[in-house]
Amino acid sequence: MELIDQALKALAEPRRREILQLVAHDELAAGEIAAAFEVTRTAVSQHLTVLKNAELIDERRDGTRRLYRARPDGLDALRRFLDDMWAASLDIARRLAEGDEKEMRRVG
Amino acid sequence: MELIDQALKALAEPRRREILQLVAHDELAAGEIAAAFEVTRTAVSQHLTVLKNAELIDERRDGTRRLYRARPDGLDALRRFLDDMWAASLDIARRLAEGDEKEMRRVG
DNA sequence: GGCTAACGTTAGCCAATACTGACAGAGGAG
DNA sequence: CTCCTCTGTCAGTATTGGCTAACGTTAGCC
Repeated sequence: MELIDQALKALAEPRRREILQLVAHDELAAGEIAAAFEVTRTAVSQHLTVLKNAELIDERRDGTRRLYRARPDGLDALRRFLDDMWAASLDIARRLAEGDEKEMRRVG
Repeated sequence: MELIDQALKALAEPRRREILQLVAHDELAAGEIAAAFEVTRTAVSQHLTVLKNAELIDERRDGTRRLYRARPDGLDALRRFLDDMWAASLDIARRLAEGDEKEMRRVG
């Protein structure tokens, strides 16, 4: 559950979502990623650290360069988390639509 | 995309996730929700406002009480957002596993 | 060794935000 | 109308977190 927390905090920042979308389509070096934005390389590097700690991206060394790409399994963990709440909320929506159980007991 | 941003920011807070999980299983009044935590009712009320603006919960009046429950369609929007990135990251993982295209072109 | 390129790290600044306490409004019981 | 309950709102405070600038580190080239 700790990873879910870090992953959601990571995705809560628009800049990090953009970064993640970049490396979800291509494996890119830190410099290439930084060039895509108007903020400092420092800021991008910090964002990459956050994403890495949340296990949403993978890092690979190539000389002095560091290549990043999105991690499918990290995203999948979030998918399942949302799926559970989605299913539960569908369930209660159905129960309320049919008339709430307690309401049924009280009336019927 | 604006709603995705608000929804992710809303879920980034642990307390709000707990609240959402509560109202994903049962429709509860503001007071009942607040009683489940050790923070002030004020704090919980503010969290509920954030969740409502993100369209993650629905509010229903019953006398002076306000009943809240999770919104399936709000969660579904997030599910689809994650699905897209997940699919893309799977795609690049497969490409890299088979040997990167550029690498193929350079070697082969 | 000396030099450059590509990155990460640290310190400090500032805006965003989660929290508390005090107050205000709406609805039901007497 | 009065009192009480349930709840949202406002002002102020403390913490979180994203940003920049300066510095340190590693790999490759001469």
